[in-house]
Amino acid sequence: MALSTQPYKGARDFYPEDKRRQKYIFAKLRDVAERFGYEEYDAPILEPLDIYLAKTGEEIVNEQTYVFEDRGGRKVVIRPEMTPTVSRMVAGRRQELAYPVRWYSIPNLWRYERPQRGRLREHWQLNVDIFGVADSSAEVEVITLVDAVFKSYGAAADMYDIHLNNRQLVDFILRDYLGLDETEAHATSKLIDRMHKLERDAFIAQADEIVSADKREAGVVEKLLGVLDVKSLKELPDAVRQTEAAMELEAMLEALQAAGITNAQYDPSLMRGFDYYTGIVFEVFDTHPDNNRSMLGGGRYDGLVGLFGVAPVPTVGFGWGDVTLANFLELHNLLPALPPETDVYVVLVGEVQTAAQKPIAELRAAGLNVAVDLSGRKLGDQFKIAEKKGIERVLIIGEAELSTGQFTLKNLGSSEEIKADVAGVVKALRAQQTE
RNA sequence: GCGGACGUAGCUCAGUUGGUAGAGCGUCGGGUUGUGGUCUCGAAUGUCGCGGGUUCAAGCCCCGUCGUUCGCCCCA
Repeated sequence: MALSTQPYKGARDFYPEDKRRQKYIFAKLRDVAERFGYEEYDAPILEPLDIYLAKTGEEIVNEQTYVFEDRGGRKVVIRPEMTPTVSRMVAGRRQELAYPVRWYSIPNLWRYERPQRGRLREHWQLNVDIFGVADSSAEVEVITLVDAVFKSYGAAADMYDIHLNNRQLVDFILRDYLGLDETEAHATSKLIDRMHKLERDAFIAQADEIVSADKREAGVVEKLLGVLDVKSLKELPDAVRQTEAAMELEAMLEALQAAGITNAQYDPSLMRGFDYYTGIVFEVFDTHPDNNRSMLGGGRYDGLVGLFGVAPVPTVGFGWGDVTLANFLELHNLLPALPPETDVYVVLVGEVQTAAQKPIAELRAAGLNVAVDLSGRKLGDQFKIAEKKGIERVLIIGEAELSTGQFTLKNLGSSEEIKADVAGVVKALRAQQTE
């Protein structure tokens, strides 16, 4: 059987045009993160299995993680997320760091699961974390950063919705307001997480099954629905609304409003899967009907650094996958045409390869990206190659040009031609570069 | 891990009640000698995902397998 040319299941090949798009997307992420004072870090793609077992949610290690044994018998994981890694790194320098620590990375991550739209086995993820800030100014900053990223792509506020919730508020509602025990609360939180996927009746039926008979008869499920159905914090019952957790959310929404972010809202059904979140959680949804899913999510996790045996550090962070981000940009027509990095394609006329090296070297020394046709084919064919490669500028070098020092530079888009010496060509190309 | 749909030229797809394949785009070549894209003339292209079965005969029917895709589970 012939060898397949397809990449590994759930992973992508990046041909130059794909890589160009990724570079464009990542460049914006880096620019904005750095504009907020975040510094880039990186770490190995392999981690010891232990650091994933230490935190809650072990099933992903068993079922959805690439795990193998190295030749020394060590259990190794191909990292499925960056949070344990960055927590490990912060813990390693716990004492010497200057807080607040603002770090970001765009790691390559792997998870073993059935690929589907927006979720592949291999992906990249912008990870932004701020360590050492205990109050919600950290959350506000991080969400403002997310919003700035969207704006840097040219996205409008109605293209995405920012949803907020507070784990402590959820806990209060389940335990204190509704009076559920540990088991009921846990099961109910998992159910709430799936709320929007279920029919109303199915949701109620499952909630009925979770809570004990006496609580059900006392109307606990109706009470739960009453809380989940609110459109804003103001509609919550006073007992819930006056908790510290609810007021923290309210203050955050005001702070975001003040920062010019109008598409943030309280979402009582927002849970997020992991148990390590300790406070505010947030997700951002694409409002386009074809990509109506969570694009990124994060929140406060104050306990993870402490798992490495040092004093805990309050932390807020989020992860933003490149696959849903690319889907978002595509659906909203936010991706510009991206030509190759090459500024000019040099076509040679006659036996001038050797003599042409001098002006070519001068162009490169001036910082321009110059590709040279080496085919020796007819001029028209060389032009076709430039056209096909998507390089818009062609420079003709032949005997005449070399003897006069005047070169012909053609713009394939406008069909305009100019004649100039090397300095003039550099000038013209630079002008077009910055268009 | 579970369920549905799909898998025909590089790409998008068409292939009638089973009779060993087609279009558009793209690709390649020509329309004379230092100018691409438009136009025009011409050409090539496929073990119809792979393996097996039914049949005189399978792209078409059946089974398996791999892959793609939508959903479930789960969500980093």
